[in-house]
Amino acid sequence: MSYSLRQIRALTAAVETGSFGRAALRLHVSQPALTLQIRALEESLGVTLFDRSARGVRPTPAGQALAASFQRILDDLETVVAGAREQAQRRSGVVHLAVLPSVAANLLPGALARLRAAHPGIRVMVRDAVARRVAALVKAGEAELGIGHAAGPEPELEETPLFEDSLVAVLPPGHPFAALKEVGLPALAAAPLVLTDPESSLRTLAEHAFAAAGLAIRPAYEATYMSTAVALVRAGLGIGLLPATAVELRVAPLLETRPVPSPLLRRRIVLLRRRGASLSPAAEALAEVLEG
Amino acid sequence: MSYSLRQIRALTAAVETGSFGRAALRLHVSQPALTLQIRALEESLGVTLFDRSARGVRPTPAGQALAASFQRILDDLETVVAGAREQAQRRSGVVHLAVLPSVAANLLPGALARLRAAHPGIRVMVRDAVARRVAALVKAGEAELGIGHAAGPEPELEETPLFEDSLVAVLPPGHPFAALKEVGLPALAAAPLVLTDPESSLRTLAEHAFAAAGLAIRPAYEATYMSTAVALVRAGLGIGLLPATAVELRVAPLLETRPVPSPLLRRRIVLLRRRGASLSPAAEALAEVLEG
DNA sequence: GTAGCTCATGAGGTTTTCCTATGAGTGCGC
DNA sequence: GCGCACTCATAGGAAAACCTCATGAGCTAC
Repeated sequence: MSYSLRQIRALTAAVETGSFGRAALRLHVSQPALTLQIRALEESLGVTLFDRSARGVRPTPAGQALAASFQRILDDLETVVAGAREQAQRRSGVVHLAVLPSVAANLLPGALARLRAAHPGIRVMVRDAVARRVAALVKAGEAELGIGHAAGPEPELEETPLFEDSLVAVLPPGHPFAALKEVGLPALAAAPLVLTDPESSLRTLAEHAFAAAGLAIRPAYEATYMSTAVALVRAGLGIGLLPATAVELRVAPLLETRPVPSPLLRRRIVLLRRRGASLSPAAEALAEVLEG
Repeated sequence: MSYSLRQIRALTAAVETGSFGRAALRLHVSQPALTLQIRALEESLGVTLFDRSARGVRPTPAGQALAASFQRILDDLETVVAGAREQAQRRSGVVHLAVLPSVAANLLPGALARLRAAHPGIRVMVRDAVARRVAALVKAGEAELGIGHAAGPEPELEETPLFEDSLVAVLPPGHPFAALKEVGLPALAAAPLVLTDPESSLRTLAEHAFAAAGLAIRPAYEATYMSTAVALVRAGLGIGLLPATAVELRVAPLLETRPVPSPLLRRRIVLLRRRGASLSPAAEALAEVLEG
């Protein structure tokens, strides 16, 4: 025979109120029900918890001590449960998010601001990583959500499209191409280009697009950091081939961008989550903000 | 709707075993029962605790975290309950005992040794005090048990007789009264007496006995400590009127004792407890040893 | 002495809980 | 490619736990 939370609550209430009747009132049960709970607990523990007399009950030392111990445990329990319910209501919680550096710098801040506005209690732990690593982090469960590239069908990952990022031609001030509505690949191939470094996925994307068009790429400059690349273009050293969403472009005056008509220069940025793994309420909230 | 210990145990077992079926096995319930417990807990908390698939379940981060918190609480609870049960079985526990100094020095050590032999885990906090204070301590609940004098009918205290302590005549070596079987009050009144100090209850007892016999008491010496009194008698300075149970008499060679035929020189030593207050199991054990 | 308080008791009914049997989805081995 | 084995989910009926209402019994106080 075992004890239950009801019995434990009955004990603490009875010790606190000093009366079975008042304890029953507090717990919204009838007095006989409470009497039975206490008796069951006494039998289960093999301990007399109260001395009964016709003019009331008085806790035994054991009852007093147990009530104090139980009260502490009940408080602990209440705290844990309240925390869980709070998280369920999106009033608190933590999401671990793995995200591409470019997105972290551009799209993410606004999204986090919207999340904070809607759910001020939710904290987001952001980890920026290259596309491959974003996927790995989500697969390993180290990140609940990831923002990365569409990488084709992965059995373990589920992708939700967020937006498309395309490489655009970035023209130095006064460049003749500014007269065009768009800049074709052949024209770009013939011009000196400012590209990102050969290790980056942006560069790989560019290489593939040119190769598919039967063109060779002619990098005049390679920069690791976006801000360097932008500065080089601005100095007139070449045409940049850079992601349209890069914040560095938006804040750089005098630079004009033109689309490049190639489907291969587009990247679908997607939200990644583990397939079959439900999200925590906090992650759910973040996903909604990102997808909405 | 609220949560229960069963549900909490179901969660921790399921997270630990990684399977509803194995958890059910461990908790000795059927698998559907466990499934329902988990679901009820999820509904109560508003949190998804497991991701279900046809090939098994996997705890969500929330489930994992809650299971860990709950496990700690369950361990706490288990410890408290185990402690209570241990005390109920007299395998541990504490008794606060108030006791007359004379009894503490004489009867008590043997009793505590017997208690230790029977119940090694029980600790006894001994507090020696004069009779009036013994009664007060028990009344106030500061001592669960008391060893004191029979003090007539007290509404709050219950008395169980332990033994009788009578004042006996303690004769110096070679005293002529050694030829007698007993020493009457008149003979004592005529002799120089070694008594305890006027504040002590022993002295009061002696005064009353003499007064009732129409005799005046003639203290030659008054000693506060029993050992002093014994030493005075041994030095031949008078006849002692001391409690028969005093250990100092038993270990003093050459001293002989003779009963004094007066019912007023007897004291009933009783075990005191609060009326209507049940004893802790540890106190129960001590009472048994004392009364047995 | 009676009214008012306490907790205990007993009967009856309701709610909860559980178990057995079965279903349904997935992975594995033949 | 097809069952077989394993997982958890579902459903219906039975058992157990629980609660409430009504009442009893012991004590206190007026």
